[in-house]
Amino acid sequence: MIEFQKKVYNVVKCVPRGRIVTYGAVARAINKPQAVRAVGNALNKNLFKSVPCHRVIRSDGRVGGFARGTKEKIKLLRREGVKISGEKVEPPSILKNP
DNA sequence: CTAATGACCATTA
DNA sequence: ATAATGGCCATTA
Repeated sequence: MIEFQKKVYNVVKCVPRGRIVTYGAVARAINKPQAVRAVGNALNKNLFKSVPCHRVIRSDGRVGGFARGTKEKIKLLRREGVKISGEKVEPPSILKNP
């Protein structure tokens, strides 16, 4: 396990149910605001059930990618009460500063 | 070692 | 509103 992944997972692990954060927010939280893509790469390889990587979305409001498919990601979010229209999530759900 | 890749982002047209 | 562009960084080939 790489140090970078550890930091990313530790942050995402703390995102509660029904709450969502952006990739950029995670990047800032680990004090590497530029490493946005790298965060996505790290989450792509995540296996742990303890880290809810489906609650991480893009800054433009779209849900973004998911290892098991975007459709599945949307399902999981809906299951938590997050409203999604098409590929976008409703603004009130988005929190850029967790 | 270098080069390519990607669950991104902000800017520009 | 959409599309293209350049940049960023960790990982992988």
